[in-house]
Amino acid sequence: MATTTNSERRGWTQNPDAVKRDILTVALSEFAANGLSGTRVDTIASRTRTSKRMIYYYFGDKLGLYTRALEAAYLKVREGEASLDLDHLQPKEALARLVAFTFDHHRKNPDFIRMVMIENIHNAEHLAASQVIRDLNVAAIEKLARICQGGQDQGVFREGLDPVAIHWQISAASFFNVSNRPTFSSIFGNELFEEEAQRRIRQQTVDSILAMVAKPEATG
Amino acid sequence: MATTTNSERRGWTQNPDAVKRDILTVALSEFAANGLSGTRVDTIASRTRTSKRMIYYYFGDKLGLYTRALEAAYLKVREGEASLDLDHLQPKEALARLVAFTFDHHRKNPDFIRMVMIENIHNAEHLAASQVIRDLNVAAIEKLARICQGGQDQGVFREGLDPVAIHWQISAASFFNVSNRPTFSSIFGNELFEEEAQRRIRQQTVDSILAMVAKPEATG
DNA sequence: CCCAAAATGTTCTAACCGGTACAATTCGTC
DNA sequence: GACGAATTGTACCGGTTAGAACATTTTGGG
Repeated sequence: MATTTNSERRGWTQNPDAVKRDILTVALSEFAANGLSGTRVDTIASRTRTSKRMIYYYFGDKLGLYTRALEAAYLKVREGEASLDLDHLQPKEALARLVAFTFDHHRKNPDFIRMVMIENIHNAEHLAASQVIRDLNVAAIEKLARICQGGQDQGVFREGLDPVAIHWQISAASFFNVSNRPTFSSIFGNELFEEEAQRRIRQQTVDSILAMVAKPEATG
Repeated sequence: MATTTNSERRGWTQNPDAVKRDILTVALSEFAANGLSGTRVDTIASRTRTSKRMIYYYFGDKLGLYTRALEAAYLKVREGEASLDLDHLQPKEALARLVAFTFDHHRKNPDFIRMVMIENIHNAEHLAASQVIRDLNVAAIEKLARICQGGQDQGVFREGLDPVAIHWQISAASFFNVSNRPTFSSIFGNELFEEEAQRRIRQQTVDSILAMVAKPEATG
Protein backbone atom coordinates (compact mmCIF):
# COMPACT_ATOMS: atom_id res chain seq x y z
CA MET A 1 0.00 0.00 0.00
CA ALA A 2 1.49 3.32 -1.11
CA THR A 3 1.68 6.34 1.08
CA THR A 4 -1.73 7.89 1.00
CA THR A 5 -2.13 11.46 -0.07
CA ASN A 6 -5.84 12.08 -0.47
CA SER A 7 -7.92 9.94 -2.81
CA GLU A 8 -6.59 6.56 -1.67
CA ARG A 9 -7.11 6.26 2.04
CA ARG A 10 -7.05 3.46 4.51
CA GLY A 11 -10.13 4.87 6.17
CA TRP A 12 -13.38 6.44 5.06
CA THR A 13 -15.35 9.63 5.29
CA GLN A 14 -18.09 10.02 7.84
CA ASN A 15 -21.38 11.36 6.69
CA PRO A 16 -24.23 10.30 8.93
CA ASP A 17 -27.03 12.21 7.22
CA ALA A 18 -26.14 11.09 3.73
CA VAL A 19 -25.90 7.51 4.95
CA LYS A 20 -29.32 7.68 6.59
CA ARG A 21 -30.86 9.23 3.50
CA ASP A 22 -29.23 6.67 1.26
CA ILE A 23 -30.55 3.79 3.34
CA LEU A 24 -34.02 5.26 3.60
CA THR A 25 -34.34 5.81 -0.13
CA VAL A 26 -33.32 2.28 -0.96
CA ALA A 27 -35.46 0.87 1.83
CA LEU A 28 -38.55 2.67 0.60
CA SER A 29 -38.10 1.32 -2.88
CA GLU A 30 -37.46 -2.21 -1.64
CA PHE A 31 -40.33 -2.30 0.84
CA ALA A 32 -42.68 -0.83 -1.73
CA ALA A 33 -41.63 -3.45 -4.23
CA ASN A 34 -41.59 -6.52 -2.00
CA GLY A 35 -43.62 -5.83 1.11
CA LEU A 36 -42.47 -6.08 4.68
CA SER A 37 -41.74 -9.78 4.96
CA GLY A 38 -40.78 -10.00 1.30
CA THR A 39 -37.95 -7.54 1.70
CA ARG A 40 -34.43 -8.68 2.60
CA VAL A 41 -32.28 -6.44 4.71
CA ASP A 42 -29.25 -7.76 2.88
CA THR A 43 -30.75 -6.69 -0.43
CA ILE A 44 -31.32 -3.19 0.86
CA ALA A 45 -27.77 -3.09 2.14
CA SER A 46 -26.33 -4.23 -1.14
CA ARG A 47 -28.12 -1.48 -3.05
CA THR A 48 -26.70 1.04 -0.62
CA ARG A 49 -23.35 2.73 -0.64
CA THR A 50 -23.00 1.59 2.95
CA SER A 51 -23.45 -1.70 4.78
CA LYS A 52 -26.01 -3.69 6.71
CA ARG A 53 -24.19 -2.70 9.83
CA MET A 54 -25.33 0.90 9.40
CA ILE A 55 -28.94 -0.06 8.90
CA TYR A 56 -29.01 -1.58 12.35
CA TYR A 57 -26.93 1.23 13.74
CA TYR A 58 -29.34 3.92 12.65
CA PHE A 59 -32.68 2.16 12.50
CA GLY A 60 -32.45 -0.51 15.15
CA ASP A 61 -34.12 -3.32 13.31
CA LYS A 62 -36.05 -4.17 10.18
CA LEU A 63 -39.33 -2.93 11.58
CA GLY A 64 -37.80 0.35 12.62
CA LEU A 65 -36.51 0.85 9.12
CA TYR A 66 -39.87 -0.06 7.64
CA THR A 67 -41.69 2.41 9.84
CA ARG A 68 -39.32 5.19 8.88
CA ALA A 69 -39.67 4.31 5.21
CA LEU A 70 -43.43 4.47 5.56
CA GLU A 71 -43.17 7.91 7.09
CA ALA A 72 -40.83 8.98 4.33
CA ALA A 73 -43.38 7.90 1.74
CA TYR A 74 -46.10 9.96 3.38
CA LEU A 75 -43.85 12.95 3.76
CA LYS A 76 -42.85 12.90 0.13
CA VAL A 77 -46.39 12.66 -1.14
CA ARG A 78 -47.81 15.31 1.14
CA GLU A 79 -44.98 17.57 0.15
CA GLY A 80 -46.17 17.29 -3.44
CA GLU A 81 -49.68 18.12 -2.38
CA ALA A 82 -48.57 21.27 -0.66
CA SER A 83 -47.73 22.73 -4.04
CA LEU A 84 -51.43 22.89 -4.82
CA ASP A 85 -52.91 26.27 -4.04
CA LEU A 86 -56.68 26.44 -4.22
CA ASP A 87 -57.49 29.36 -1.98
CA HIS A 88 -58.07 31.86 -4.76
CA LEU A 89 -60.57 29.63 -6.59
CA GLN A 90 -64.31 29.35 -6.38
CA PRO A 91 -65.46 26.30 -4.39
CA LYS A 92 -66.62 24.19 -7.32
CA GLU A 93 -63.51 24.90 -9.32
CA ALA A 94 -61.32 24.31 -6.27
CA LEU A 95 -62.92 20.96 -5.59
CA ALA A 96 -62.65 19.92 -9.23
CA ARG A 97 -58.99 20.79 -9.24
CA LEU A 98 -58.39 18.95 -5.98
CA VAL A 99 -59.99 15.77 -7.28
CA ALA A 100 -58.16 15.85 -10.60
CA PHE A 101 -54.90 16.63 -8.85
CA THR A 102 -55.31 13.77 -6.39
CA PHE A 103 -56.09 11.39 -9.21
CA ASP A 104 -52.96 12.35 -11.10
CA HIS A 105 -50.81 12.59 -8.03
CA HIS A 106 -51.61 9.03 -6.98
CA ARG A 107 -50.72 7.82 -10.43
CA LYS A 108 -47.37 9.52 -10.18
CA ASN A 109 -46.54 7.99 -6.81
CA PRO A 110 -46.99 4.25 -7.10
CA ASP A 111 -44.46 3.60 -4.34
CA PHE A 112 -46.57 5.53 -1.90
CA ILE A 113 -49.67 3.63 -2.96
CA ARG A 114 -47.88 0.34 -2.53
CA MET A 115 -46.69 1.28 0.92
CA VAL A 116 -50.24 2.06 1.95
CA MET A 117 -51.44 -1.22 0.45
CA ILE A 118 -48.79 -3.04 2.45
CA GLU A 119 -49.77 -1.19 5.59
CA ASN A 120 -53.36 -2.23 5.05
CA ILE A 121 -52.30 -5.85 4.69
CA HIS A 122 -50.69 -5.41 8.09
CA ASN A 123 -53.82 -3.78 9.50
CA ALA A 124 -52.10 -0.41 9.75
CA GLU A 125 -50.35 -1.39 12.92
CA HIS A 126 -47.15 0.48 12.10
CA LEU A 127 -48.93 3.52 10.79
CA ALA A 128 -50.85 3.69 14.04
CA ALA A 129 -47.58 4.25 15.85
CA SER A 130 -46.66 7.27 13.77
CA GLN A 131 -47.94 10.61 14.93
CA VAL A 132 -46.23 12.25 11.96
CA ILE A 133 -48.54 10.55 9.53
CA ARG A 134 -51.68 11.36 11.44
CA ASP A 135 -50.80 15.03 11.45
CA LEU A 136 -50.12 15.07 7.74
CA ASN A 137 -53.48 13.55 6.90
CA VAL A 138 -55.45 15.76 9.19
CA ALA A 139 -53.87 18.69 7.39
CA ALA A 140 -55.04 17.26 4.08
CA ILE A 141 -58.61 17.05 5.33
CA GLU A 142 -58.57 20.62 6.49
CA LYS A 143 -57.93 21.82 2.97
CA LEU A 144 -61.01 19.93 1.84
CA ALA A 145 -63.04 21.16 4.79
CA ARG A 146 -62.27 24.77 3.87
CA ILE A 147 -63.54 24.20 0.35
CA CYS A 148 -66.74 22.63 1.65
CA GLN A 149 -67.30 25.48 4.06
CA GLY A 150 -66.77 28.01 1.30
CA GLY A 151 -69.22 26.25 -0.97
CA GLN A 152 -71.83 26.08 1.73
CA ASP A 153 -71.36 29.74 2.64
CA GLN A 154 -71.90 30.70 -0.98
CA GLY A 155 -74.91 28.41 -1.21
CA VAL A 156 -73.54 26.34 -4.09
CA PHE A 157 -72.90 23.21 -2.01
CA ARG A 158 -75.60 21.42 -0.08
CA GLU A 159 -75.61 21.49 3.71
CA GLY A 160 -74.36 18.71 5.96
CA LEU A 161 -71.36 17.72 3.90
CA ASP A 162 -68.86 15.46 5.58
CA PRO A 163 -65.31 16.25 4.42
CA VAL A 164 -64.09 12.84 5.53
CA ALA A 165 -66.76 11.12 3.46
CA ILE A 166 -65.83 13.19 0.44
CA HIS A 167 -62.19 12.42 1.00
CA TRP A 168 -63.19 8.75 1.07
CA GLN A 169 -64.79 9.06 -2.34
CA ILE A 170 -61.86 10.89 -3.86
CA SER A 171 -59.42 8.40 -2.42
CA ALA A 172 -61.41 5.36 -3.44
CA ALA A 173 -61.23 6.21 -7.12
CA SER A 174 -57.71 7.61 -7.12
CA PHE A 175 -56.25 4.86 -5.01
CA PHE A 176 -57.98 1.90 -6.61
CA ASN A 177 -56.92 3.18 -9.99
CA VAL A 178 -53.31 2.56 -9.07
CA SER A 179 -53.50 -0.19 -6.49
CA ASN A 180 -55.63 -2.60 -8.49
CA ARG A 181 -54.26 -1.94 -11.90
CA PRO A 182 -52.32 -5.22 -12.05
CA THR A 183 -55.27 -7.52 -11.38
CA PHE A 184 -57.74 -5.37 -13.24
CA SER A 185 -55.71 -5.08 -16.40
CA SER A 186 -54.68 -8.69 -16.19
CA ILE A 187 -58.34 -9.65 -16.34
CA PHE A 188 -59.90 -6.98 -18.52
CA GLY A 189 -56.96 -5.76 -20.53
CA ASN A 190 -54.97 -2.58 -20.37
CA GLU A 191 -57.25 -0.24 -22.31
CA LEU A 192 -58.63 1.49 -19.24
CA PHE A 193 -55.16 2.50 -18.19
CA GLU A 194 -54.04 4.16 -21.36
CA GLU A 195 -53.89 7.90 -21.45
CA GLU A 196 -57.20 8.75 -23.03
CA ALA A 197 -59.23 6.33 -21.00
CA GLN A 198 -57.56 7.61 -17.87
CA ARG A 199 -58.57 11.15 -18.73
CA ARG A 200 -62.15 9.96 -19.15
CA ILE A 201 -62.14 8.17 -15.83
CA ARG A 202 -60.65 11.15 -14.09
CA GLN A 203 -63.31 13.42 -15.53
CA GLN A 204 -65.98 10.96 -14.50
CA THR A 205 -64.61 10.98 -10.98
CA VAL A 206 -64.57 14.75 -10.86
CA ASP A 207 -68.15 14.90 -12.12
CA SER A 208 -69.35 12.37 -9.60
CA ILE A 209 -67.87 14.26 -6.68
CA LEU A 210 -69.25 17.56 -7.89
CA ALA A 211 -72.69 16.05 -8.34
CA MET A 212 -72.48 14.67 -4.84
CA VAL A 213 -71.84 17.99 -3.17
CA ALA A 214 -74.12 20.04 -5.39
CA LYS A 215 -77.35 21.50 -4.10
CA PRO A 216 -80.20 19.19 -5.19
CA GLU A 217 -82.16 22.02 -6.88
CA ALA A 218 -79.19 23.83 -8.42
CA THR A 219 -78.15 22.13 -11.65
CA GLY A 220 -75.79 24.82 -13.00
CA MET B 1 -66.91 -38.88 7.99
CA ALA B 2 -65.53 -42.22 6.90
CA THR B 3 -66.52 -45.39 8.63
CA THR B 4 -63.99 -46.20 11.30
CA THR B 5 -64.21 -49.82 12.27
CA ASN B 6 -61.44 -49.53 14.81
CA SER B 7 -60.61 -46.35 16.67
CA GLU B 8 -57.19 -47.69 17.64
CA ARG B 9 -55.34 -48.55 14.49
CA ARG B 10 -51.73 -48.75 13.53
CA GLY B 11 -52.59 -47.11 10.27
CA TRP B 12 -54.85 -44.31 9.06
CA THR B 13 -57.72 -43.61 6.71
CA GLN B 14 -57.05 -42.29 3.27
CA ASN B 15 -59.12 -39.42 2.06
CA PRO B 16 -57.41 -37.41 -0.67
CA ASP B 17 -60.23 -34.98 -1.40
CA ALA B 18 -60.86 -34.10 2.21
CA VAL B 19 -57.15 -33.62 2.76
CA LYS B 20 -56.85 -31.32 -0.24
CA ARG B 21 -59.87 -29.30 0.85
CA ASP B 22 -58.58 -29.07 4.38
CA ILE B 23 -55.21 -27.78 3.23
CA LEU B 24 -56.74 -25.32 0.80
CA THR B 25 -59.07 -23.83 3.38
CA VAL B 26 -56.32 -23.28 5.89
CA ALA B 27 -53.94 -22.02 3.21
CA LEU B 28 -56.44 -19.43 2.02
CA SER B 29 -56.92 -18.10 5.50
CA GLU B 30 -53.19 -17.98 6.18
CA PHE B 31 -52.22 -16.38 2.89
CA ALA B 32 -54.99 -13.84 3.22
CA ALA B 33 -53.81 -13.00 6.71
CA ASN B 34 -50.07 -12.89 6.14
CA GLY B 35 -49.36 -12.51 2.46
CA LEU B 36 -47.27 -14.75 0.27
CA SER B 37 -43.86 -14.31 1.83
CA GLY B 38 -45.33 -13.72 5.28
CA THR B 39 -46.99 -17.11 5.38
CA ARG B 40 -45.19 -20.13 6.80
CA VAL B 41 -45.87 -23.51 5.29
CA ASP B 42 -45.31 -25.05 8.70
CA THR B 43 -48.01 -22.85 10.18
CA ILE B 44 -50.46 -23.95 7.53
CA ALA B 45 -49.54 -27.55 8.18
CA SER B 46 -50.02 -27.22 11.90
CA ARG B 47 -53.53 -25.82 11.48
CA THR B 48 -54.37 -28.75 9.27
CA ARG B 49 -55.50 -32.22 10.27
CA THR B 50 -52.71 -33.50 8.03
CA SER B 51 -49.01 -32.78 7.65
CA LYS B 52 -46.62 -30.62 5.67
CA ARG B 53 -45.74 -33.70 3.70
CA MET B 54 -49.17 -33.69 2.09
CA ILE B 55 -48.98 -30.05 1.11
CA TYR B 56 -45.97 -30.78 -1.03
CA TYR B 57 -47.49 -34.01 -2.22
CA TYR B 58 -50.60 -32.36 -3.57
CA PHE B 59 -49.52 -28.82 -4.36
CA GLY B 60 -45.88 -29.15 -5.30
CA ASP B 61 -44.52 -26.08 -3.57
CA LYS B 62 -45.54 -22.96 -1.71
CA LEU B 63 -46.31 -21.04 -4.88
CA GLY B 64 -48.46 -23.83 -6.21
CA LEU B 65 -50.47 -23.80 -3.02
CA TYR B 66 -50.78 -20.03 -3.12
CA THR B 67 -52.05 -20.06 -6.68
CA ARG B 68 -54.66 -22.66 -5.85
CA ALA B 69 -55.72 -20.71 -2.79
CA LEU B 70 -56.12 -17.62 -4.92
CA GLU B 71 -58.32 -19.52 -7.32
CA ALA B 72 -60.33 -20.87 -4.43
CA ALA B 73 -60.94 -17.35 -3.18
CA TYR B 74 -62.24 -16.23 -6.58
CA LEU B 75 -64.40 -19.31 -6.93
CA LYS B 76 -65.99 -18.82 -3.55
CA VAL B 77 -66.80 -15.20 -4.14
CA ARG B 78 -68.15 -15.65 -7.64
CA GLU B 79 -70.27 -18.48 -6.34
CA GLY B 80 -71.89 -16.02 -3.95
CA GLU B 81 -72.51 -13.62 -6.80
CA ALA B 82 -74.29 -16.26 -8.81
CA SER B 83 -77.10 -16.21 -6.27
CA LEU B 84 -78.05 -12.76 -7.51
CA ASP B 85 -80.79 -12.85 -10.10
CA LEU B 86 -81.46 -9.57 -11.83
CA ASP B 87 -83.02 -10.66 -15.10
CA HIS B 88 -86.58 -9.91 -14.10
CA LEU B 89 -85.82 -6.34 -13.04
CA GLN B 90 -85.89 -3.05 -14.91
CA PRO B 91 -82.41 -1.82 -15.88
CA LYS B 92 -82.13 0.96 -13.34
CA GLU B 93 -83.37 -1.22 -10.53
CA ALA B 94 -81.14 -4.08 -11.66
CA LEU B 95 -78.07 -1.86 -11.69
CA ALA B 96 -78.90 -0.39 -8.30
CA ARG B 97 -79.25 -3.87 -6.85
CA LEU B 98 -76.01 -4.99 -8.45
CA VAL B 99 -74.05 -2.10 -6.99
CA ALA B 100 -75.52 -2.47 -3.51
CA PHE B 101 -74.97 -6.20 -3.63
CA THR B 102 -71.35 -5.84 -4.69
CA PHE B 103 -70.73 -3.33 -1.94
CA ASP B 104 -72.13 -5.67 0.70
CA HIS B 105 -70.59 -8.75 -0.79
CA HIS B 106 -67.10 -7.31 -0.65
CA ARG B 107 -67.61 -6.39 2.97
CA LYS B 108 -68.59 -9.93 3.74
CA ASN B 109 -65.53 -11.41 2.05
CA PRO B 110 -62.48 -9.72 3.48
CA ASP B 111 -60.29 -12.74 2.77
CA PHE B 112 -61.02 -12.44 -0.90
CA ILE B 113 -60.22 -8.75 -0.84
CA ARG B 114 -56.97 -9.39 0.93
CA MET B 115 -55.97 -12.04 -1.58
CA VAL B 116 -56.55 -9.59 -4.40
CA MET B 117 -54.56 -6.93 -2.55
CA ILE B 118 -51.72 -9.38 -2.17
CA GLU B 119 -51.92 -10.30 -5.82
CA ASN B 120 -51.68 -6.66 -6.73
CA ILE B 121 -48.59 -6.28 -4.57
CA HIS B 122 -47.14 -9.08 -6.65
CA ASN B 123 -48.23 -7.42 -9.88
CA ALA B 124 -50.83 -10.10 -10.53
CA GLU B 125 -48.24 -12.49 -11.81
CA HIS B 126 -49.88 -15.55 -10.33
CA LEU B 127 -53.35 -14.51 -11.32
CA ALA B 128 -52.16 -14.09 -14.86
CA ALA B 129 -51.38 -17.80 -14.96
CA SER B 130 -54.90 -18.79 -14.01
CA GLN B 131 -57.39 -19.19 -16.83
CA VAL B 132 -60.06 -20.11 -14.28
CA ILE B 133 -60.02 -16.65 -12.81
CA ARG B 134 -60.17 -14.87 -16.14
CA ASP B 135 -63.25 -16.84 -17.11
CA LEU B 136 -65.00 -16.07 -13.86
CA ASN B 137 -64.48 -12.35 -14.22
CA VAL B 138 -65.51 -12.19 -17.81
CA ALA B 139 -68.75 -13.85 -16.76
CA ALA B 140 -69.26 -11.15 -14.14
CA ILE B 141 -68.90 -8.45 -16.76
CA GLU B 142 -71.44 -10.06 -19.00
CA LYS B 143 -74.10 -9.67 -16.37
CA LEU B 144 -73.37 -5.97 -16.25
CA ALA B 145 -73.25 -5.72 -20.03
CA ARG B 146 -76.75 -7.20 -20.28
CA ILE B 147 -78.08 -4.60 -17.91
CA CYS B 148 -76.45 -1.80 -19.88
CA GLN B 149 -77.82 -3.13 -23.13
CA GLY B 150 -81.32 -3.37 -21.66
CA GLY B 151 -81.14 0.18 -20.37
CA GLN B 152 -80.00 1.50 -23.70
CA ASP B 153 -82.68 -0.42 -25.57
CA GLN B 154 -85.32 1.10 -23.33
CA GLY B 155 -83.79 4.52 -23.75
CA VAL B 156 -83.23 5.09 -20.03
CA PHE B 157 -79.43 4.76 -20.18
CA ARG B 158 -77.26 6.94 -22.34
CA GLU B 159 -75.48 5.52 -25.36
CA GLY B 160 -71.85 4.48 -25.50
CA LEU B 161 -71.64 2.94 -22.05
CA ASP B 162 -68.58 0.86 -21.33
CA PRO B 163 -69.41 -2.02 -18.99
CA VAL B 164 -65.79 -2.41 -17.99
CA ALA B 165 -65.58 1.25 -16.99
CA ILE B 166 -68.73 0.90 -14.95
CA HIS B 167 -67.38 -2.21 -13.33
CA TRP B 168 -64.27 -0.19 -12.50
CA GLN B 169 -66.39 2.40 -10.69
CA ILE B 170 -68.37 -0.17 -8.77
CA SER B 171 -65.24 -2.04 -7.79
CA ALA B 172 -63.31 1.05 -6.79
CA ALA B 173 -65.81 2.01 -4.13
CA SER B 174 -66.63 -1.49 -2.94
CA PHE B 175 -63.05 -2.67 -2.87
CA PHE B 176 -61.46 0.40 -1.33
CA ASN B 177 -64.08 0.35 1.39
CA VAL B 178 -62.68 -2.94 2.64
CA SER B 179 -59.07 -2.85 1.53
CA ASN B 180 -58.19 0.54 3.00
CA ARG B 181 -60.25 0.41 6.11
CA PRO B 182 -57.25 -0.14 8.40
CA THR B 183 -55.26 2.91 7.31
CA PHE B 184 -58.32 5.05 6.78
CA SER B 185 -59.86 4.37 10.14
CA SER B 186 -56.50 4.58 11.83
CA ILE B 187 -56.15 8.13 10.55
CA PHE B 188 -59.71 9.44 10.52
CA GLY B 189 -61.42 7.25 13.06
CA ASN B 190 -63.86 4.44 12.69
CA GLU B 191 -67.09 6.35 12.22
CA LEU B 192 -67.31 5.83 8.47
CA PHE B 193 -67.25 2.09 8.97
CA GLU B 194 -70.10 1.80 11.39
CA GLU B 195 -73.39 0.48 10.12
CA GLU B 196 -75.27 3.67 9.46
CA ALA B 197 -72.40 5.46 7.77
CA GLN B 198 -71.80 2.41 5.63
CA ARG B 199 -75.41 2.47 4.48
CA ARG B 200 -74.98 6.11 3.53
CA ILE B 201 -71.83 5.43 1.59
CA ARG B 202 -73.41 2.51 -0.18
CA GLN B 203 -76.37 4.64 -1.19
CA GLN B 204 -74.04 7.36 -2.36
CA THR B 205 -72.21 4.85 -4.49
CA VAL B 206 -75.43 3.56 -6.01
CA ASP B 207 -76.56 7.08 -6.77
CA SER B 208 -73.27 7.99 -8.40
CA ILE B 209 -73.35 5.01 -10.70
CA LEU B 210 -76.95 5.60 -11.65
CA ALA B 211 -76.25 9.23 -12.37
CA MET B 212 -73.34 8.19 -14.52
CA VAL B 213 -75.35 5.94 -16.80
CA ALA B 214 -78.46 8.10 -16.91
CA LYS B 215 -79.46 9.97 -20.03
CA PRO B 216 -78.31 13.59 -19.67
CA GLU B 217 -81.80 15.00 -20.33
CA ALA B 218 -83.78 12.43 -18.39
CA THR B 219 -83.83 13.29 -14.70
CA GLY B 220 -86.56 10.89 -13.56
C1' DC C 1 -54.52 -62.98 -1.81
C1' DC C 2 -51.03 -60.30 -3.93
C1' DC C 3 -48.95 -56.48 -5.92
C1' DA C 4 -48.23 -51.98 -7.77
C1' DA C 5 -49.61 -47.39 -7.20
C1' DA C 6 -51.38 -43.92 -4.33
C1' DA C 7 -51.33 -41.77 0.08
C1' DT C 8 -49.36 -40.73 4.50
C1' DG C 9 -45.87 -40.58 8.48
C1' DT C 10 -41.22 -39.33 10.18
C1' DT C 11 -36.96 -37.27 10.03
C1' DC C 12 -33.53 -34.49 8.24
C1' DT C 13 -31.00 -30.60 5.75
C1' DA C 14 -29.09 -26.94 3.22
C1' DA C 15 -29.79 -22.32 2.47
C1' DC C 16 -31.33 -18.20 4.04
C1' DC C 17 -31.77 -14.23 6.98
C1' DG C 18 -32.24 -11.04 10.80
C1' DG C 19 -29.29 -9.64 13.97
C1' DT C 20 -24.71 -9.34 16.79
C1' DA C 21 -19.69 -9.30 18.40
C1' DC C 22 -15.69 -7.18 17.92
C1' DA C 23 -12.46 -4.24 15.92
C1' DA C 24 -11.04 -0.18 13.56
C1' DT C 25 -11.41 4.58 12.13
C1' DT C 26 -12.96 9.39 12.27
C1' DC C 27 -14.19 13.60 14.54
C1' DG C 28 -15.26 17.21 17.78
C1' DT C 29 -13.22 19.48 21.51
C1' DC C 30 -10.46 20.88 25.16
C1' DG D 1 -2.60 16.22 19.93
C1' DA D 2 -5.04 13.40 22.83
C1' DC D 3 -9.16 11.39 24.31
C1' DG D 4 -13.82 9.90 24.35
C1' DA D 5 -17.83 9.52 21.59
C1' DA D 6 -19.71 8.71 17.18
C1' DT D 7 -19.37 6.21 13.05
C1' DT D 8 -18.04 2.47 9.96
C1' DG D 9 -15.86 -2.20 8.53
C1' DT D 10 -15.66 -7.31 8.89
C1' DA D 11 -16.84 -11.58 10.20
C1' DC D 12 -19.90 -14.46 12.17
C1' DC D 13 -24.04 -16.95 14.41
C1' DG D 14 -28.34 -19.17 15.73
C1' DG D 15 -32.83 -19.85 14.51
C1' DT D 16 -36.00 -20.37 10.83
C1' DT D 17 -37.96 -22.28 6.65
C1' DA D 18 -38.90 -24.38 2.24
C1' DG D 19 -38.37 -28.61 0.75
C1' DA D 20 -36.37 -33.62 0.27
C1' DA D 21 -35.24 -38.49 1.70
C1' DC D 22 -36.74 -42.48 3.19
C1' DA D 23 -40.04 -45.57 5.26
C1' DT D 24 -44.66 -47.25 5.86
C1' DT D 25 -49.51 -48.02 5.15
C1' DT D 26 -53.66 -48.14 2.38
C1' DT D 27 -56.29 -49.18 -1.62
C1' DG D 28 -57.94 -50.93 -5.88
C1' DG D 29 -57.61 -54.37 -9.39
C1' DG D 30 -56.68 -58.91 -11.18
